[in-house]
Amino acid sequence: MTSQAADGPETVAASRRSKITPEREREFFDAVLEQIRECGYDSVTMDGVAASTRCSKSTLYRQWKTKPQFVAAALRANRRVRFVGIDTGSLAEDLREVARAAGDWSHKDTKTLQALGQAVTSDEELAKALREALVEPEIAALQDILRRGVERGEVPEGHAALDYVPAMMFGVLRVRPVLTGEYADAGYLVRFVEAVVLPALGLT
Amino acid sequence: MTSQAADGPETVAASRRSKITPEREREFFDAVLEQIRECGYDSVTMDGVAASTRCSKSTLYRQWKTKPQFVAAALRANRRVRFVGIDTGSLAEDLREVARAAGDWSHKDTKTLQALGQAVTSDEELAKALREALVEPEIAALQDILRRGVERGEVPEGHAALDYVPAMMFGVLRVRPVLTGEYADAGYLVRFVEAVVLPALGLT
DNA sequence: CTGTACCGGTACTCGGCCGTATCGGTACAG
DNA sequence: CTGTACCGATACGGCCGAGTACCGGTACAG
Repeated sequence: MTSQAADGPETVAASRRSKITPEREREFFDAVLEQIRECGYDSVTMDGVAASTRCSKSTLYRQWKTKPQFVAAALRANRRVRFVGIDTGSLAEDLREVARAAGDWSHKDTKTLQALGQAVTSDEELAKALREALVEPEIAALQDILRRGVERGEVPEGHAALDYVPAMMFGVLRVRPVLTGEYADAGYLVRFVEAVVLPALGLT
Repeated sequence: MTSQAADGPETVAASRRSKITPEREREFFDAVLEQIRECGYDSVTMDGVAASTRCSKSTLYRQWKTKPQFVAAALRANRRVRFVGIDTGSLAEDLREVARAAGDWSHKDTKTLQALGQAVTSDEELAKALREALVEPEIAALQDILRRGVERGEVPEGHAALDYVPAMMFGVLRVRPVLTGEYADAGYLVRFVEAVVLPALGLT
């Protein structure tokens, strides 16, 4: 048990039924999401994804029955907790940190939401996957941050502006490209927090 | 040049080449925009529009060369000034009035933006028409209202929150359906103005 | 009354994409 | 070495929508 524990580069994959490794699956998911951000849901074709990943359309259809199910699976695999570890002990600083973090990946998520916002009206599973991947985790994390601020007494419980903070943040994030053509970066969002969110919460 | 200007009810149509009256044209535009809001840009077909207006596809293609040009024409015809006549003399009341007005037609415009937000990436003319019809007039009207408030001295010129008011308002408007599934109504928007916008502007 | 020009309807071509079927290659089991 | 099962490639069927062509009806001009 000392010399035979070979955790080298060639990991043993003998137990897998499908020959698609998780890494390979990840390539499929990344490719389809990237193409969706690029051209929109309707313009993305299974042929295109297969070609760009140098796999066969058969391979995709062996794993996922339809295109929306494939995209939904990609969204679920992409789901992860946002704003994780943001807990500075100060609500104002937490919100600035959220703004900085959001500025980093806002391009991708905003594009994805924009591109899929239309498709979800015709596929409930896709809509659920989209909400669970890109909406609910972020809202929940933001509300956790606000809740901790209230518990520390920085903002009075039931403050009128509390309910609107998530909508404000994500609203500004999503609508910026429509208004100016540019995506919201960290600097813009931090200034927004300072100029609007903090004053509205009474944090000067 | 004095008596021959016949502006009676039966307007002389001798000079019109097409037999499509402006009212009829309006029916086409209303139909296509309604179907776009309903099913999305890609799902709308020229056959569908022709059928729902009981005209022929040939008639549509005689007037407009392609589908995106047809939709762009519909958007341009739908362009009108928003928030017109809102000038109560008080910035706070003006903003509440904007919120009330926006609550009325926000459903339609939000749906239109959502449905076309994807299509505009592949057609520049469509993108321009969309901006000029649904974005720029509203932003300009809102900025006029803010400017008048500044000129009256209600808000100091260069106040940090001023730049973010349009993005906030339209952001909340557009993002509400994504977060909760409901469209923002007048009550929600007025409460948002009171809880966030006015405090951020220092209007208590 | 006659001609013209547009409208509505329909049939058609063309291209694209979803999803399926088939076939050769190949990695691994025994 | 042989069999099995999956992968990649390709071809195919079916469907649908953009845009075109044609044809009969009809309103209006002269």
